[in-house]
Amino acid sequence: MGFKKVSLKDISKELGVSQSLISFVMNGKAKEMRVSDAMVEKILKKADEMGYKANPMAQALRTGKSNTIGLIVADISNSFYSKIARSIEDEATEHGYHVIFGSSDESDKRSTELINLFYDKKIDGLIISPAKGDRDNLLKLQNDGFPIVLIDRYFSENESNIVVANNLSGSYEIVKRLIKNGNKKIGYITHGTDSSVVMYRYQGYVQALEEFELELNHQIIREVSHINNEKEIESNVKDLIENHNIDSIFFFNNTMAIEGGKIIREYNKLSGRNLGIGCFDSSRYLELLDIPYVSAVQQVEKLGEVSMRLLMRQINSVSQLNEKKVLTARLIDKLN
Amino acid sequence: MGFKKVSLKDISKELGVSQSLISFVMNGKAKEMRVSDAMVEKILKKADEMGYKANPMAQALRTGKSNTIGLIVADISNSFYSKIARSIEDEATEHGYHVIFGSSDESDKRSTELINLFYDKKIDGLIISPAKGDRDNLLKLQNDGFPIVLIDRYFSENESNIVVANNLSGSYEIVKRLIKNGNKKIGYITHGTDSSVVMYRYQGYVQALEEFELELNHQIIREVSHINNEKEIESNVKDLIENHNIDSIFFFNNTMAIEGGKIIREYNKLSGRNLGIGCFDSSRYLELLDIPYVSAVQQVEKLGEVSMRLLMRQINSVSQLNEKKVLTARLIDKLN
DNA sequence: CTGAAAGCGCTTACAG
DNA sequence: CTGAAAGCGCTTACAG
Repeated sequence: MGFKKVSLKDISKELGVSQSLISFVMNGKAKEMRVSDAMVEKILKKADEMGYKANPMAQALRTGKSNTIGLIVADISNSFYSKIARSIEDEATEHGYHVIFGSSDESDKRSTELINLFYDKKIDGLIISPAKGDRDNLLKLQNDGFPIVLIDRYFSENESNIVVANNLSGSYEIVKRLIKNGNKKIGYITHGTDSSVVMYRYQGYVQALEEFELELNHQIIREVSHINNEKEIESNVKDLIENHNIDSIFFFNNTMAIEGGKIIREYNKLSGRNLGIGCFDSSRYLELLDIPYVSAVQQVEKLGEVSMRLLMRQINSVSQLNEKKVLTARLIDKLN
Repeated sequence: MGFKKVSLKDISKELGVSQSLISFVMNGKAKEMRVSDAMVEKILKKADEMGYKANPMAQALRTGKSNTIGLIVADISNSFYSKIARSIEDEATEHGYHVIFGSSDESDKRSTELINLFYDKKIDGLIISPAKGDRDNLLKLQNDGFPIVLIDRYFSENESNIVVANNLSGSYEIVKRLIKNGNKKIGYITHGTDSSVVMYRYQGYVQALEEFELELNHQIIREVSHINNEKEIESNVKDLIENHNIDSIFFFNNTMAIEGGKIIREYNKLSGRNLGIGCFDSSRYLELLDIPYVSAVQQVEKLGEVSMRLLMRQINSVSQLNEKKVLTARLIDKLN
C-alpha cells in the first residue's frame, strides 16, 4: 500500500497516552472503564484526524473472532442458493459480519474440504446446505461448540440448528390441488431418495394420493439425475404421457418442471389437450410455459434471514441450541 | 471450541526444537533454509501427529496477506453475477484463495461502504462490478497499489484492469442479424446512458442501423429503470407495436427481453404475425417464449476466470498492470 | 544447519 | 481514572 496504516501505537505516541485507553475508547468501553469524558473526546478527535481503523487481523488473532461466517451450498450459481446468499449477506451486514462462500457441487469430498478450510480459517460460524457425507464431520464440529446452521436439508438422526421448507406438507398441498382439479393419475418426477428433501416431498405426494384414495403407482414415479438431466426428463415425460396415460405430472422442483413442461406444452399443442403440472419451488419463468400449473414458492429471503439470525444467536450463546425452523412455502395456483 | 488448537510452540516444546525451524519446514522453505532431511522428517511427522494447522489470522497479521479477495457486484442473487461468482470461486480455489462477497444494489453509497469495509478487512485484492460513483475511490486505492479488477463495466477515463464483454460489436451483430432478417424498424429498450455497458450497446445498435442506412429514430428508443421495470417495459413494448409500427425490438438484456417478449408473444398470437426480438445476454428461458430471437451469450465462466487470473497477476506483481480483456459474446440465432 | 528474539496490532487482566 | 506489560500465533531477519 502507498501509505502506512495508523495503529494504536501511533495515536498513543501522538497523544502521550497509553494504548489501552485508546483501545477502550475505540471499542466503546469508555463508560465501562470509567474513562474521563475529556479523554474520550480527545482520543476520538485524534483518531478521526489520523484516520484510524482497527486492524481486523490483529483483533481476530487476539480475540479469536473473525466476524466472518462461511456459507457452503451446492452451487452458488444456482439461483435458489444465490438468493439465499443474498439474504444471508443482508442479515450478516446488519450484524457486522462478512460472508465467505463455497460451492460443494453435492460432492462429499469437496464439501468436507470446504468445511475444514473455512473452519481452519477461523470463521465464527457456518451456514451450510450439507452434502450427504457431511454428517459426521458436522456433528463433530457441532459437539465442539462450533456454531452451525443447516439449511434446506438436514440429517434427521442429528440434533442441529435447522431451517427448512415444509417439504412434506407443501408437496401434499400441491398434489391435493392437482387432484381437486380433476386429475386422477399424477406422475412424479423426482431424484433418488438420498436426502431429507427428496424423502419428504415424496411423502407429501404419497399422503395426498392416500387421502383421496388414489393408487400409488410406482410405474409413474421416475427418478432422474441431479445434473444434466434434460434428456432423462424429456424421455420420462414422453413415456408417462404416451404409455401411461397420466393426466398430470408433479415435478420435484422448478428446473425439472420447466424442462418437462416444454414437452407437455408441445403435447398440449398437438393433442389439443391441456395437461397441467405441479412443482415445488416456483420460478417466474414457469408462466412462460403457458400451461396450467400449481407450485409452491419457498420463502427464500426468509430462509437466509432466519438462518443467519439463528447462527448469530448460536455465536452469542454459551450453550448449544437445537432449533428447527420450518418455513411454509406459498402455493401459486394457475391450474385454471 | 472443545479442544485447543496446536500451535508452533506446542510442537516446538514437544520436539525440543525452535519454532523457526518448524515454521520453515511447514512453509516448504526447508530446502531454501537448508534444514537437514532428518529434521524435516521429524517435524513433519510430529506436526501431522498433533494435527497442526497454521493459524491464518496470525499468518495474516504477520505477513499482511489474508488469502482472501473481495467480490462486489450489483446483486449476488442475479444469475449473471452469481455465475460470475461461481467461476471466480473456482479459480480462487486453484490459487488457495477465498472469496467474500457483497451486493451494492448499484448504490454509490453502499458500494463505497463495501469497498472500504473489505479493504479495511485486509483483503488481498478486489474484483468489482462498480457503481457509477466508485470512480475516485477505486482510482485512489489503485494508485496506492491495491490490486483491483473491474468486471462488466468500467470508467473509460481511468487506466485499470478490466474484463468486459464486447458490448459494442455484440450489439452490432445482433441488430445486424435482425436487419438481415428483413426488419427495418427496430425499436430499442435500454437503460439511461449511465454506464459504459449502456453506452456501448447503444453504439452497436446505432452502427448497425447506419451501416444498412436505416433511420436512427429516437421515438422508438426507450429507457426504463434498473429495477421493478416490468410495467415500464410492458407499456413501452405495447406502444412501440401499436403506435410506431416496429417490426422488431432489441432489448438491452435478457430479463428485459423476457418481460417484453411476453407482450410480443401475446401480440403474435392475436395478430397472426411473428415479430422477433434481439437481446444481449442470453438465457435458457428465452426459448420458452416461443418467439423468434437472436441473442448474444456472454462467456460468464470465462469472465470470472479471467478476472481472477488477472487479479492474481496483480497481487503477485510489483508494478501496476493495466490490462483490458474483451470477451466475445457468442451469437444465438433463432430468428427462423 | 539451528536458536533466540523481535514484532505484526490488537485486547485485557493487573497494578496503581 | 490511567499505564505498563503480556500474549494471541505466526514469520523473519540476526547471530552463531
